[in-house]
Amino acid sequence: MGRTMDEQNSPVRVRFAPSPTGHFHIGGARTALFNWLYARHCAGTFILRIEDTDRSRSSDEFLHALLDGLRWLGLDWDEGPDVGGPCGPYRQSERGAIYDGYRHRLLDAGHAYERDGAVWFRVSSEPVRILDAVHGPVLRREEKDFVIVRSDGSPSFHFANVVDDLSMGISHVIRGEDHLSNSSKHVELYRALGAEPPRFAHIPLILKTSGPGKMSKRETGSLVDEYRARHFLSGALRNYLCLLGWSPKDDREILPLADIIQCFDLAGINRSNARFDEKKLAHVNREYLRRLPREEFLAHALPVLREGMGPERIGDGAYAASVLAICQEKVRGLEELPDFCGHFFLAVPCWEEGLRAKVLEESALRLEEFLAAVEGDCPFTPAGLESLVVELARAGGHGTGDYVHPLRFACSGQSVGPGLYALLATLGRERVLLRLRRFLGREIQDLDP
RNA sequence: GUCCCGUUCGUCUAGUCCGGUCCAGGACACCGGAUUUUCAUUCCGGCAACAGGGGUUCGAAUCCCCUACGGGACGCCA
Repeated sequence: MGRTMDEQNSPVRVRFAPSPTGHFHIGGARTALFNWLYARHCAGTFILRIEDTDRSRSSDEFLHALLDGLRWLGLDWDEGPDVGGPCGPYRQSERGAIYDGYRHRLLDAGHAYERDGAVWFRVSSEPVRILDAVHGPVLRREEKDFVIVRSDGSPSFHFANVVDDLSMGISHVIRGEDHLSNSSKHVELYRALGAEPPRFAHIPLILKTSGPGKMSKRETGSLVDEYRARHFLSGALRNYLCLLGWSPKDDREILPLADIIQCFDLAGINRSNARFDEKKLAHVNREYLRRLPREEFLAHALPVLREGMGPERIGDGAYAASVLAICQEKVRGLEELPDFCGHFFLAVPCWEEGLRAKVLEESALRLEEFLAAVEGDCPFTPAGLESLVVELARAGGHGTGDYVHPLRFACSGQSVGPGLYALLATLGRERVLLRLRRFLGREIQDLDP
């Protein structure tokens, strides 16, 4: 794929540099993803650096959640706080000596001065040129000096960020567009340190689904963990996130990670902000679910069902496996599984009384017919049940739908679900007999559902 | 307020760099129809966009300018 000279000549080193001051959110995940994709595309290095200079707001709990979220999304890092690497330490809170050194360099060279106990950087007031792979060259003039070391001795974001990028040999800074305006500060810092700034790539922001502004960390739907808790497939979320601000430029949307890595590049990133659309995410997730090999689907679905219904109801899994098998192509998401097929695991479904009365009034005779046939020696297979229904309908001068709908409701308590014949066959003759009899008021029982 | 970035269907986008093949393509959502075997499946169809105005040109979604709107940055937060 079209690599630039730049990419061929110098090793690509990119980093994701989050602050562990809150939960891992979608915007951060997308930034991490784009960095990771670019590193993998170029066979470069993906570095994880923790920007925890604000000790009071940073916490280990957030840090672990962050690492966990990255792993869940399949974004592995080559250098970082836990795995180490040649440019460590990878937590800013442990890099104090490095910042001290750079601070002295700036002070000695007259690029910085002390005031009110803090160290300030002297800006040049000349417009600086920011080389951005997404936006092209951007000219911006920095007007005010800014703090690089606070009066308590800790480095400011701009300073620590630049020092680290420089000392870690970062070749490309891929980050949210909210940093574009900051980049002039960073370029000036690089120059004052006698270094060439890296290539920048400011990626568009993710806006809220509706209303003004970017997606904030606090609103619902903005945290990676929410989707994880709702049993979205991580591959689906990752794929969807790729589509926010980037596309493969053909009409593909659902595509294997390997293909995305192959065609991902910075020049293909969009310039305008994108709104997060949970409906589209749900669609991508469903496509992933449908394409899962049966065994993998079961591995994901069974725990969700157990969690929703209680493990004791689900049993050893053989019956559950047969139930889930007929749900895979129809269920919209794993989180809906308990509602979608939970009734399979109850003695009898819960019938909504109003609907039950209506169905009884309209279709009791046909249900009785069907029940009588099943009490006979009807073969209890999808095909056998289907021909039974078709025959009954033809004999009675009805449409098959006149049997299908009441049967579905009587046997499942729902008006939607897997195909009726597969549903009946999976329930099995005994359960179907019991459900039909109970529905028709034939047996008064005190079954414990 | 100052500066920076952006603007194609409701949403995500293709097309823009190298103007004609675009009365603008795909997807989600929505609406409708079909499968005379059924729903939240499948298939088919429909709705719907180049922000506005100038310019350059034989020709502009594509190039230039202005306006409007949206977003972001202006912290001893990151």
